[in-house]
Amino acid sequence: MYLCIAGIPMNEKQLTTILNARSVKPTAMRLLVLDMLARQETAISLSDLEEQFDKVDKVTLYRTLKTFEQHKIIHSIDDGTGSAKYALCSEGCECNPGDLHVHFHCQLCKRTFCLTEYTIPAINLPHKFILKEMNMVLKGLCEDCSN
Amino acid sequence: MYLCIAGIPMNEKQLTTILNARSVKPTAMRLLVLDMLARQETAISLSDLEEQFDKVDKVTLYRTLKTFEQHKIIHSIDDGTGSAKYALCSEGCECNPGDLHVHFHCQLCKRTFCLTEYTIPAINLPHKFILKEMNMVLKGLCEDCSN
DNA sequence: AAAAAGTATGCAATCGATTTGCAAATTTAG
DNA sequence: CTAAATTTGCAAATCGATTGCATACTTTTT
Repeated sequence: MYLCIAGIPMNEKQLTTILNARSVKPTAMRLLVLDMLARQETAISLSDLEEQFDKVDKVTLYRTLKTFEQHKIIHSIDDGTGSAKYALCSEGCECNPGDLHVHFHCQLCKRTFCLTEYTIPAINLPHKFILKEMNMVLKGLCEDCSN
Repeated sequence: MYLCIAGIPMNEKQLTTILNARSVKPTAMRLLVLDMLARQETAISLSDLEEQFDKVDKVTLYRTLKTFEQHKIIHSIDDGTGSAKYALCSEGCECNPGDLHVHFHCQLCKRTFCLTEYTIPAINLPHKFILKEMNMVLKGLCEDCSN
């Protein structure tokens, strides 16, 4: 319930629609990558993604993710582990500060969750500090690991 | 006012006291590094620190920072730039979630500020999620760069 | 339909931050 | 003072992110 749009496999038509809506040409490679992203329950890294394919070039995956990110198909999450994680944006997301949500990284199973329902609380910055972006990551144990 | 204890040069006695209080042996190298850290107005990276010395071994600095961090003399900040920043902890800091504050990274001058007065707002996590640590970084323009 | 132009992909290689191994130097303990 | 433990310095490995360039694929134009 509190996750990003994730773990929801889509058919080719749906995938193509998403790419078209964001003006990204639906190549075979991109459809494959988008399909894989849609199947994820949690945000994944480039290396995680690579492992889920039999044989793909990591740089191609890297560039595909970059393209997706630039076109707001996915957002990247810096969970502090040293490797960026990626997750699908919700429809119409513009990745503005208001669209941002909290992320949770489980220190045991190493998964990173998008807590979509949890928006980042506003902070009144000191005078003359101008806010453009923000990142809030909580760490600890997830529901599956807290027993 | 809202910064970490920073930009406050200390004498050797004070520096030694800090190290002793945290059970870190006050070697010459460590006193030099701690002294340099106390002079900083903002959090700095390993490379920043290296540049401020005429000639030091980066790995030694790295290990010194690690030791300081383990003993809670400094805290590390992941501001999302790819290089960790470090800043002195306040006296008695235990780096618990309650001690944590917000950090601000200026996208123009690249400095990272400890907003000590700004504690991270509490988030009620979903059931069974256990919070251990958190990180909140705001990005934008600092007071000197917002004109 | 063929040529030209633009875009995407694959592979090699680089880059920067971090981390480890090991020997030499320094400090502490007996 | 000597032995043991700790710290320091230098070389090298690791790892994620990124670039260069040649090849393959698409789209456009003639």
